[in-house]
Formats: sequence, C-alpha cells, structure tokens
Amino acid sequence: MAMSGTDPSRMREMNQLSVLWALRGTPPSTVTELSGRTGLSRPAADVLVQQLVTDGWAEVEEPGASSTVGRPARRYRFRATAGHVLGIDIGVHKILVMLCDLEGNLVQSLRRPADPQAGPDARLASVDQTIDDVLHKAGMAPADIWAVTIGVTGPVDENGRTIVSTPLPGWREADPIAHLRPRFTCPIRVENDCKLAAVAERWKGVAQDADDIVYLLAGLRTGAGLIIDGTLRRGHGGVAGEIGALKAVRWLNAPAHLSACPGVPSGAKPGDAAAWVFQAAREGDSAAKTAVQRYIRDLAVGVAALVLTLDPQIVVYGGGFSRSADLVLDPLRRELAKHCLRVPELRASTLSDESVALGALRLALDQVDTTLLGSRLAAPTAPQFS
Amino acid sequence: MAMSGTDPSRMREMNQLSVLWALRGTPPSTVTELSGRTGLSRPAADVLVQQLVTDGWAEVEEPGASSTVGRPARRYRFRATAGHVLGIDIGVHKILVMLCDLEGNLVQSLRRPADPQAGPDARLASVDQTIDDVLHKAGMAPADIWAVTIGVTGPVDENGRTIVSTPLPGWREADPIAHLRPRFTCPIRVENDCKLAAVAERWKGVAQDADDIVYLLAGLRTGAGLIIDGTLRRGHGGVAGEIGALKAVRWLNAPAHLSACPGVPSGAKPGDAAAWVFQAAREGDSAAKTAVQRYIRDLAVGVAALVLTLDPQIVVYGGGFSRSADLVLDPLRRELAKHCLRVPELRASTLSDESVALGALRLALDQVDTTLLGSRLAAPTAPQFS
DNA sequence: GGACTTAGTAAACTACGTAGCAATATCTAG
DNA sequence: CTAGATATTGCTACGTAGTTTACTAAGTCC
Repeated sequence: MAMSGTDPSRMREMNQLSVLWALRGTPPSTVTELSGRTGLSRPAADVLVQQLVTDGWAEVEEPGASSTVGRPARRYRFRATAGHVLGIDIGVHKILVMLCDLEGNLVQSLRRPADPQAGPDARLASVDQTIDDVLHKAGMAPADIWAVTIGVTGPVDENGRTIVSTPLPGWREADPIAHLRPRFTCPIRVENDCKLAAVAERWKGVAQDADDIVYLLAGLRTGAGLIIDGTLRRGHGGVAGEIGALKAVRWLNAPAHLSACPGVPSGAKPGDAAAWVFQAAREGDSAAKTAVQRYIRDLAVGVAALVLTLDPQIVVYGGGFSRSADLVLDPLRRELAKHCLRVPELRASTLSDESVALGALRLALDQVDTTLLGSRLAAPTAPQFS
Repeated sequence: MAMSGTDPSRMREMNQLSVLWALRGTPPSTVTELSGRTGLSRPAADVLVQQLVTDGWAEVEEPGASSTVGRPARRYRFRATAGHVLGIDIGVHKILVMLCDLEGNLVQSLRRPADPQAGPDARLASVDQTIDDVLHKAGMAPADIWAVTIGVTGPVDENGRTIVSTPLPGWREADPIAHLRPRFTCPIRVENDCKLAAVAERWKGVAQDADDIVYLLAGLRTGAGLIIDGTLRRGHGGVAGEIGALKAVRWLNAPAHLSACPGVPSGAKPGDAAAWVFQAAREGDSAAKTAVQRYIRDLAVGVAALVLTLDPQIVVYGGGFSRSADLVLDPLRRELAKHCLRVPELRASTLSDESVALGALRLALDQVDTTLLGSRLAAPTAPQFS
C-alpha cells in the first residue's frame, strides 16, 4: 500500500495509459467514446490518442460512410500488430508453437509430432525448428517477438528448470531458457502445463467468469493448476497444486484403473485403452463402467483436497480425458458432494489440446502488459531481458 | 487493469494520500523527510501535510530542543487517535474484546470467561457487556469506533453467519452482525478464528516476512487459515482451508490420540489431558510419546495436503497446542518431508491466545484503510454501514 | 560570525477542463 | 429537389489547479 507522489507529467502518462487501455479489446473507437470510457474531456482524449498514434501504439482510421447523423468521426484502434508473442507447448508426443499479436489474435500456429523417447537436445532442436518455421511463415524475425512462454510437464522452478520428475526423458538436465536466450532478447518464461491450461481456460475457455478456479488436467497423468483471485498461483517454490504427490490421494493409480479394465484390446496404447474403456462404458459394458467408477473415485479424493483447501468457484475438468466428460462430470460431482463442505461448479473444458499453448500465449501477453503497459508507458519495441 | 482518467484535483487527492501513508507507522516526521519519502517537492509536501492537519488526520509537534545542526524542524505525526477499532474473539470458554487506535496501538483489552454451554443469546449478551466495559474504561462511545471484526469458531459466510458446524451451542441460529448493527454505524465483519489467527501471525507474529502462509490452529479442534500473496483467502464460499473435513485427513481424530493415551488422570478435561500427555512425553513416558507421535502423524496428512496444494513459504503451528511445539515441530517436519515435494519452513506461534482478537483488530484496520484511505481520502470520521 | 538546515513565498511550467466556433454529415419541410 | 435545422466532430483559446524551481528569511550549533 505504499503510494508515491505524482506530478503533472506522471498524470499525463497515466492518462495516456488510461486511453490505451480503453482502446484495447474494443472495435475502433471515436474520440468521444474514448472520452466517455476514460472519464477525460474530449480535447484531452484527443491529444492523448494522437500522441499514441505518433508513438506507434495506435492507428487512425479515416471516416468512411457514416451510418448516423452528424459529422462522421475519425476512429482510432490499438495497433495490435506492433508486437507479437510466442506460446510454446513442449509435450511428450508433440510440439506446438503459436504466435499471436498484442490483442491475442492468432497469427500463426504449427504442430510437429515429437518422439516420446527423444532426449532434451533433440527435443529442443525440434522446438527450434518449429519456431523457425512459424516465424518464417509469419514473415517475422526473433526481434519482433516481445515475450516467449513455454509449457512443459512437471513442476518448474523460477529459472525454468524442471525440478522433480517428468515424463520427458532426461528433461531435468534441460535448460530451455538458456537454450533460447541467444536467439531472443525478450523475456522467456517456462511454466508447468497444468498451470498454463488453467490460464487458458480463464482466457478463452469455460472459466472466463471466475476468479477462483481449480483446473484439472486429467489424462494418463493427472495434474492441477490453480487460479486464485484471478492470478495464477505458483506457490513459493513453484509446486502449488501438486496434490497428486500425497499418498492418500491416489492420482498416480487412478488412470491405471482404466488400462487395467478387462476387455481392453491387447497391445493398445494407454491413451487408446482409456478411450476404449470410456466408449465401452458409454455403451453399457459393466466392467468398463466399474473401471470408470473406480477412476472417478480415486480422482475425487484429490479434487476434494483441492476444493476443501481453496473453496473455488469452479472446477474445470480438462486434459485428454475431458472428451469423456459426459461420463465423468456427474459421478465426480456426486463423489465431491460426499467429501466437500460446499461443492463448486463443475465444468468440462472445451479447449482442445491447444490449451497449454494458449495459456502460454496469455502469460506472455501478461508479461508484455506489465512491462510495457503497466505503470509506465514505454516505447512500442521489444522489451529486453527477462 | 481498467485504468481511469485523472485530473489535477484527483492528483492532489492522491498526493495527500501519499503523504498520509508516508506519515503512518513512522516517528513524527519533518516536511523534508516526508518530501523524500513521497517523492514530492518540499513545498508540495508542506501544503499537503498542513491540509491534513486542518482536516484532522495529522498533528503538529512544535520543535523543541533540537539535537542536530540547523533550524529545528517542525514535526508532523499521524493522528492515530482519530479513530479506533474493535477486535472481538467469541470463544467457547472466553470472550476477548480488544480496542486499538488507527496505528494498531492497543488501548484497552478485556477478557471474560464464558460458559461453554451458553446459548447464542447469553453469549451475545456477554459480548455486549464486555464491549460496554471496554468502551467505558477507554472513555469512548460506540460512535468513536470505525470498524468491528468478530472471530468465531467454524466456517462463516459473507453475512457473518456460521454455516456448517461449530462447538458454540446453537450458534448457527446466531446473527452477530444483526445483533450489533443497532449499536454501531460502522462496518461489522465476522470471520473464522483460524483465518484471523493467521492474519495476526503475519501482523505481529512469526510470519511477518512471508506472503504465502499456512496457519495451523492446533488444539482440541484443528483448523487452518490461509494467506496467499499477502491476502487472507476466504474462498468463494468462505470455507477455504477446511481440509479437516476430508475423511482421508483425520483431523477430527488426531487430538483423540492424546486424550486416549493410557495414564491420563481420570476426570481431566480434554485440554488438561492433552497438556498432561505432552508433559509426560517430554519426561520420557513411552505411551505418551506414542500418543504424540500418532497425533502428529494424523495431523501431518492434512498439513501435507495444504502444503502440496499451496506450496507456502511458511507453516505456522499455532493454537493451544503450540505451547508444546518443542515436541511437535521436528517430528512434524519429518512427516511432512515424507509427503511433500518441498517442505516449507515450520515455525511455532509465539502469540498467546490473543491471536484471534489480534487478527480481528488487523482486519478491522484493513477495513478502515480501504474505506477511508484507499483511493479517496475521506474525512476522519466513522465510516457508515458495512 | 559562518555553516547548515528549515520555513515560507513568488514566479514559471505543465496538464486538464470548459467554452466556443467552424466543418461535415443527415434529416425534414416545402 | 433544395434549403434550413440538427447533430456530431475537430480544433483553438482561455481559465484553473497543482507542482517545481528559485529565492529569501529564520533559527541553531561550532
């Protein structure tokens, strides 16, 4: 709560930021609209937005055919293409790189299959290649990128290194930030995939209306991401949400109920096996129904621990298994009712497997917002370092 | 992140607030010091602080014998006695009312024993009496009170009513805010005792340096209060931290290990029994040592669930049993190491059983800060309503 | 008495708000 | 179909508020 004194030039800076924020996320606006949205007078909004245009933050749209009475108004819009950010999902089976502008409009997206056995060097080389392709197709250079966020499985420390365990072979030796640092001058951040998916769900998914969210990444591995008071929570050491590590919470075994179900086609990959069980349960196979029930019962204990701890508004069921949410949501809700004092709303994710990369984009955009548009308005160029 | 436009008069208001915040929590300051602390020029700080004096927010201290070279400076100080707040702990066995000024200096404190069997009406009548006594001894009227916060056991909803269960007989029927509303015009708030104790620990206890805290109220009942990113978290429905409700977390049974210990003097009250067991364990009694060990083992599961979920910086061991922290902390740390990915710092509370009332004071002060000293500077009088 | 610090005051600068006027379009009446 | 009324934008001039800078006066210690 430490406040600091203000002088006229700072006031102007704040008002300029105010106009900039009023410009963002809206259709091209007239000066009068900006004046109304910021609470500033029309002349003030006018000079401020013109300054934004000369600075490169905004663009003018000369009046065309007007639809209403009165002189047609010149319109201004946020120059979202002044900068771009990258969101990267480094998964076991795929690498996904997304590129969007400052308003979050997707510009380019590229997916490459990855060898599950590949070591960190090979995997990072593949990431490099995918980034190159995306930048090339978008006609951009690394210097045009203002922020990069990378999602990986497993807990991540503040330096972007994976700490405990991860299904990516040898990944604990990898240092993705050091690897990318020579190519990018902008901030680079690495974050856990569950946490990024949670962020994506609040940005473009089913949790846009909530500030307290527990996100479940349900698949062959189970994980969680927490958003509290609208902010992604990493915890003091970056391992918030890792309730699955508790022995009483059998998240490691929960998906095993599915692959152990009798009747699964022999030789099926674990992911396919789970899909088969869900489908069989949907068609009435009693063994499959039992397996799903056991899976949900084990899953519910961990969810209940998260819910009892945080009392969130929504629990989002995401990840690979969210395709089978129709089978899971109602029984899970019933299980939660047994454990919890107050059962939160339960929703199924509608984002596909792009959620991690989407969340990475959002975090990169947040980085830009705080660095360039936070309390000081900087020039519209790539910020340096991290 | 919605910013709003500013004009010169608002700028002055902000600067006045800035000076006020620079004045608080420091010894009486000269204008030059204020100027340095706020970043404002000396003349600006001068007129602003003089305005604060005429408004009643600050007091002048005419220069006495100066200790340094140069003309002795007039000093200004925050008028902490402009308003006061009440912090009330309604417990099973006691009622504690504390009164402090706007800087948190304790003015008056009064404790009354309470009948554990007393119903809500009798208990609230006793609260009324204690409030009256405190106000009388301090020479104040209810109108001098700017905020009231009450702590009770059990989960509390946003209207101050106890939701689920509570050891206070019949308390679910009680409506403390409605009861006190006729006497006070200021905001009244009711909060769970664990949450308040957590706040107290960060204010005056062992967790002043941390922003992510799990507070453990360990006694005959076990509870938790969470502070995340420096803010007390209630959860969406006010039941955050109630991990003890999970069946896999046997917090309800954990203290029973102590009272069930063989050798406990028959007829001892549960609290005395626990104290006896701790003392016996300290003296080497093996049965007592086993009982303590079992207690800690059960306690640790719930703590681990909280820690794995939130990854806090510190866990504070508070409540009635914190007197025996010497026996608990090390074994608890070892248990946590078995469960957790990262073991946070474990500290024993040093606040006595005043922690709930202290936390209530702090929350009431926070209320005053946001209402009167938040974004607008109001006149120094009691705020209205809640 | 000199050095150092604070207190108080006047002038200059900056930024916003209001008022007013010209420009540009649509609507309506004859 | 044309001309006036109406409405909205674009722009400039002026007044107000607040801060900074600069300067003078005042008080204490060495």
